[in-house]
Amino acid sequence: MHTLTTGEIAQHCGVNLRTVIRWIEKGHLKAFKLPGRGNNRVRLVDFLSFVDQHGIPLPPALNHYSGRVLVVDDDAAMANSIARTLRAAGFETRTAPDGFRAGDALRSFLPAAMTLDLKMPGLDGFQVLEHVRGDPELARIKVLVVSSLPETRLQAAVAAGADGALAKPFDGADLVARVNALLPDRVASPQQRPAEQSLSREQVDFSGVDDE
Amino acid sequence: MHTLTTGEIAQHCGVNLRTVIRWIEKGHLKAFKLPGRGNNRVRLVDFLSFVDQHGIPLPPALNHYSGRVLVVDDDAAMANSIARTLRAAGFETRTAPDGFRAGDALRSFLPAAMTLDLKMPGLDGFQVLEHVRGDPELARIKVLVVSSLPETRLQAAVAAGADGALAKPFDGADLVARVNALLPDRVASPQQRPAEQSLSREQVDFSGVDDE
DNA sequence: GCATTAAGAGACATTTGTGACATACTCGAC
DNA sequence: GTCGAGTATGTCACAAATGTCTCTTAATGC
Repeated sequence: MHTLTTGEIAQHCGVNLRTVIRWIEKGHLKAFKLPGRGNNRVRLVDFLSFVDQHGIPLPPALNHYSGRVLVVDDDAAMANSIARTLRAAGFETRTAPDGFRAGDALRSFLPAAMTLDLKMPGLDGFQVLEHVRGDPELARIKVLVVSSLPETRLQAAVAAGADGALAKPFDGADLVARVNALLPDRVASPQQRPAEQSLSREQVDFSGVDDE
Repeated sequence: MHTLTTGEIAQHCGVNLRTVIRWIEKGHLKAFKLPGRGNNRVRLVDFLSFVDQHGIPLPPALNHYSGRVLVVDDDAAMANSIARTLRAAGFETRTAPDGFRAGDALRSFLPAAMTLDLKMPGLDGFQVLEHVRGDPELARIKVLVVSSLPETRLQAAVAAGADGALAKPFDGADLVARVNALLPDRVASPQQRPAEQSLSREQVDFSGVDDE
């Protein structure tokens, strides 16, 4: 789903549906109209930039479009390496060196995906998987297990709910490819989009949004 | 995502709406603006932080947030014991057996206080303290360290930001007294307080559950 | 097709932001 | 203690934004 209805936006922003329609009428929120009665549809890009522009907190239900990736690894060097690779590919990242900060970041950073080291001191990756999959608000987060454990454990992780598994050591391009595969609907917001590769891919039309 | 309007906050705090707007303008209260004329909306977390920071008693409508306690302990028996004792004293509890679920619960359960075992596998209580104290959205949460570590470590925890420390093993009444002391503004609603008067009828035998 | 749901529109009520001004409080200086 | 400056808060009026209600109709599901 790349578009939102007015009702969904109303719910996300905690306002009345009537208000959303008025925002669209006044040009605050870019939308297009369907044939028929002219029902409004808002593109995700437009809504995300709208949300960003007005400082409205990102609705948790839309986190999976955000392009945010949480890197969970107790090895700081490894975590930084993964994060750097993903950032270079246009993802917004945060690293969590332990379970506590991983759990915290899942709620505060609202990532669309996370890379998960299965073997961390005091943190069983399988318990994390179970917990994430069991919580409706977290279940949509894509989990890519990144571990040096044997292949059987990786497969077990996938069976336990992981969306993919990558054996360490891995190639940076592989990592990016896997994460990209997990986030096909990703919509990068303007400031998190790296200039080098996205500008050419997507022509942004600012002609109608200069009313400030 | 639960948000509050300026009017609701004005009512809760017993001040004029104009004043709430000025608080927001001056940065005392964090808020975001709707696109129309810039009507303000305040996230629940931010309001809870604000209320705590200024010692404003929590409005009755949000009262249950003031009696929520997160119990962080890897020992399930101990966690359940603490939770049972606190529930009997009228608190609403949730237990987190590891750091991951503790971090998650801090954001999703929105507790007013937490009991923290300093010594958990893979989780350093001092790092938790540092993280909680360093995050404006979590700083309001009172932390009661509950540990069997020597007194010097408990004192170190208090120095590191804990609001109190309780040595294991402890008496149930002590625990309740300490948590109550951390949450002085809590106003227990009748049904959430099986307090002294109805104590005899409820299942009262939490006298021996402090050391399972 | 038909029933149900969701969305747009109009009319109206309510809430909210703003400016101007009055009042109350805090805190030094005297 | 009194005074006064400075600040915070309350009050009022008005315009604008938002919410509520109802009706209608398209969209959706069976």
